[in-house]
Amino acid sequence: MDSGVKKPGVTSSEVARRAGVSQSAVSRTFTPGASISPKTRAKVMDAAKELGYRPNAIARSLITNRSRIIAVVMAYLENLFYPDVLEELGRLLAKENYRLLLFTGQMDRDSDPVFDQLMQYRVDGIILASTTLSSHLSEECATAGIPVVLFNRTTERDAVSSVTTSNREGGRRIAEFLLAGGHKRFGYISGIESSSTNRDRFAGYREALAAAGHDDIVVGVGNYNRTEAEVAVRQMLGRSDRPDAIFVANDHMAVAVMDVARYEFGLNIPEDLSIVGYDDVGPARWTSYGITTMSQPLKRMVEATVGMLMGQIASGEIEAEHRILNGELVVRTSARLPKTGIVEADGRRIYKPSKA
Amino acid sequence: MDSGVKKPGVTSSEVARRAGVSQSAVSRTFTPGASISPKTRAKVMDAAKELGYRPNAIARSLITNRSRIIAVVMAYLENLFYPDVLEELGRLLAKENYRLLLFTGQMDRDSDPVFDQLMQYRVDGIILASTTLSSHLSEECATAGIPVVLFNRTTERDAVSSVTTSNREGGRRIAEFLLAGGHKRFGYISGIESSSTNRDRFAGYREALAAAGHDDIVVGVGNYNRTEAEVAVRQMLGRSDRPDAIFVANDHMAVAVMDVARYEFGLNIPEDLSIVGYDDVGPARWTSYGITTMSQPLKRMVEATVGMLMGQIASGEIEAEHRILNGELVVRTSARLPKTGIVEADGRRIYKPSKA
DNA sequence: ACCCATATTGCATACGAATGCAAAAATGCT
DNA sequence: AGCATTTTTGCATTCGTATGCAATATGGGT
Repeated sequence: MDSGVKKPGVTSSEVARRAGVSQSAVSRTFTPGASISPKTRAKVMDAAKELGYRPNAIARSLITNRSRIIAVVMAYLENLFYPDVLEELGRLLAKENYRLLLFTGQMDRDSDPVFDQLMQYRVDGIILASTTLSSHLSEECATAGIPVVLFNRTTERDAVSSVTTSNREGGRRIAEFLLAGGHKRFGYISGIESSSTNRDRFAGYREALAAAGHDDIVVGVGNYNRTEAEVAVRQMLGRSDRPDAIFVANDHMAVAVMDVARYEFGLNIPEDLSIVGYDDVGPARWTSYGITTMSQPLKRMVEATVGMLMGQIASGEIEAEHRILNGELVVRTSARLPKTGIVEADGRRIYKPSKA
Repeated sequence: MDSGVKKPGVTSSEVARRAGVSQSAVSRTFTPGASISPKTRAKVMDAAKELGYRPNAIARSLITNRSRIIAVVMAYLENLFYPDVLEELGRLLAKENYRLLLFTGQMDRDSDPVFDQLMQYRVDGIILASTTLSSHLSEECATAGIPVVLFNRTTERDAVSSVTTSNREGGRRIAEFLLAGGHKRFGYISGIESSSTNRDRFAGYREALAAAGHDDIVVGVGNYNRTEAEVAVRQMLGRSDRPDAIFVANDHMAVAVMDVARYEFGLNIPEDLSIVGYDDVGPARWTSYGITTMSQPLKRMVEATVGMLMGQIASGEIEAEHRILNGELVVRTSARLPKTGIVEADGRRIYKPSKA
């Protein structure tokens, strides 16, 4: 109604006075599992409702040394995969009665400010989904005793937990799929080259191609960025010996790649050029693109991430764990089909070659 | 290095002891503008660095009654517009030295849990970008004395601040554009019907069309949701008197609409059907879609939102303010062009009819 | 060197809730 | 009813920092 009022801030003592009990009783009423009789609890509840009391989470945190806040660090949200992750994280964390403090933006080498924030707010845990500052920041947090889980990436020194999918397998699977599709010349549009996901996906791709005698992959650097991917693929398709199959390190870039191929080079997909992506993100399913792509089981990944974090928080033990989930190669229309190996599974078509 | 360590938690007293000063001195060292000599400040800083001290924001909040946390409530992130907003919000809030606590997910009528959280954490302000629970929640917060700014929506009772674009103007402009393009029959795919943005956009559209003698707009309900938009447009295009121009309440749905029109009905865009969207979100710029759309000046909107919030927090006065910014009709390839009125502006084509 | 104005410093307390401990009340058992 | 046991309750203290106030140190002017 009227404005200008400063925060009233009803305190537990006020409620206590009103209910004719001690402040302790009020505290216990709002502390699950505390020793309190139903009778006083009811009295307190009434008083609390009348005054509009809510326990002050800040004060509670101070004494319990638990903020019930989880920091989520995400470099950029341009790639729809991350907003999806974020939403799912929000849902699961809320279910566990945790809040989500979000940090976005590039903070590169200079991760200190972020780290400062994290420390200052005494967050109970950190979910790191930023390629750029993973290694540095994660170590700092780990030594500070804050549980950290890397999402969709790992570091060399595996002292810090992570949740990923089998990227190497994925890269390999894609190579096999393209080989089975009869492609002759192979390209790769990379993500950020130093990122673990990029390295692993490419490694698998290259291995499997090499095993089939293809050592000359045409590589362009996209840095997980639309514009750079466009530049890279433009150059790649301008070559005289242009590839007839390109694995793009994620769907976000694959979309851009398809647009360039079609509208700048007039290529038909998949007749002239096959594209395979990674993530199975929203736009990959849109009819205009229909990207054949390695799916990442987002829900299970998030579930694992939150689960691991909760475990570490509860136990106080920070034991590094690496959970690797499996994706599937979802077959759509952006790549030529192999003669065999495509199976139907709950409404989707999956490439699953029968290992002979 | 070694795990299992509980949070060490260096306190200001420890730093004080080490530096040979009082705890107050430490506090003042970390409080900008406090009275402290350069000499002691230096001593404190040294000690702090050695011990790895960071002020405990929780404890600070308790006494200052300022959490330096802003809550952002966003219903869903599926529409890329919102992740973009979120990223920009993160940037600006960080610049103001505020943290961003994110709440996502549908919470409909039952907004109480969210409200509880907000109150419990004593957030300094709230940015509401969720259509569904705007009106209810915003009132509660306003009466609780917490500054609230509605982002991209308003409520009837205008006691709470908001930042929007001139949606009605936008709808009108779109109608004028389509009329000038020589279209004969008009359709509309709505967002959530009760939302202020939807109402205003449609109102403007309808007004301008009515003024030109078109009273029979074909309407389908999309609820800002891809799937529902698909169903709606499928039905709309199946009619014998199908429209040759459709205004879709946002780009997120417009993309789905275009896919249905092209791939299910075999229509050519814009020859057979013109589509106009709203927001000018990422995919609208992708070549496959090239959506002609009313842009929303995202950066300026976010800037205004943060600015207003900061103002209210600083002054303690919660005076409702309604900032309405202007967008532009960005012309691309999804709609037939009028003969006149299209101008070039920093790399984009804009529809700007010269008022005769 | 002395005095006064100003800049620093430390002391003590406050913020709001949680919790160990001991006192008080409620319960069970014979 | 009487005693032992368990459950509830209140008291007092604690978390880590900020801040009003009084005490002290610093500096400038003569």
